[in-house]
Amino acid sequence: MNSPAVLAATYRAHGRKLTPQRQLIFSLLHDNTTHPTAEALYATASHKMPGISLRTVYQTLNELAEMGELQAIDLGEGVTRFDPNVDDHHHAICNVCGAITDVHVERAATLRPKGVDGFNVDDIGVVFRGVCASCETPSKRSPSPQVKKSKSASTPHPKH
Amino acid sequence: MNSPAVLAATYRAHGRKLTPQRQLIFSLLHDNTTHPTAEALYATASHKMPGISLRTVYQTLNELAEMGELQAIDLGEGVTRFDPNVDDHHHAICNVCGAITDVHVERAATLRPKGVDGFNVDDIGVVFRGVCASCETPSKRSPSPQVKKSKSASTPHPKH
DNA sequence: TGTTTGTTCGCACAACTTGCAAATTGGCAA
DNA sequence: TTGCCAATTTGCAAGTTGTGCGAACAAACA
Repeated sequence: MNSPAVLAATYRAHGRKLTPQRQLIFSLLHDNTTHPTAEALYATASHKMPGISLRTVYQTLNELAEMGELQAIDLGEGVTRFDPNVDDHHHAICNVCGAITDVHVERAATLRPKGVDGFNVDDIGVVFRGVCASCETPSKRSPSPQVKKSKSASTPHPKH
Repeated sequence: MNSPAVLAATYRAHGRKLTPQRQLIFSLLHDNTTHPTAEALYATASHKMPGISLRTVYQTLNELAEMGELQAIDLGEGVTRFDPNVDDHHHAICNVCGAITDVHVERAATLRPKGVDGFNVDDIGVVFRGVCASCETPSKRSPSPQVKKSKSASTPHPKH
């Protein structure tokens, strides 16, 4: 995602106004690699700007996603997460602590679907599920529980 | 997924009862390659068995998924889809008609995430988004609209 | 046929997100 | 600096998907 300053210019270029709420959200997303949910950003934002509305957070995030400055990702947890990293990358998700990490995958772009004729591929997404290094070593395990009880997230290992 | 007859035996083996509702759902899933949602199955089931409850459809689908006879998949539309195909496979999704197709991906199992040390991979999922053959040829385009207005499904091209 | 235990069903409810309308404010022209 | 107007922000209601719960019901088996 671009820096807050660049986003400000981009917003103006799009005829959008630069409000303090938006600027705050820009700063919270900058260099953020936690793949936050709207609620998580709202919690942090509220701390710095009491009174800001969850509605505004959702709205701004959706705007950024529309403008291609942010990527909305859905990993099947029942919540949408936002990733400021819009470069070509994929994700690794820890089934224990729930941490989501941006990863690079060699030759991912060369993968092709077999079993469908004439399918024109626009985008390829790869998701790795497993156990991260921290959780592999119990003593270092992240204290924060995870994989909340939301809808479809009840199954740590969705696939067979 | 196993045949209705095998599922019946499996159910008994698990101490579960074989009800007409379950048998109907087994038959609706057998050889079903449409990746239906619970609502879609409920609609079809209601047609053949008026009065069946959506609650029962959800319950049976979850049971089957728990037993590994079915795979619950979430493609970021805001709804859970069910895939009777539990073999190792991936998915191709048409951004135009929304059709989801099971596909095979060579060497998918050999992919590894780079940028995260010590991550122990349990499962790898690959999703192709693009335009299917039918939609590539306008005249043959599927008449059914698609990509319903649910939550995050509003963006046909989620990634940049 | 009776009993037991698992099922079904409907409704309330939870989680996440969006629609709406009123009040507010940023950006720009004068 | 002032004023105006359209864009924004807010709070709340409502929509969507899926689950918890308890009462009524029925499959399985002696």
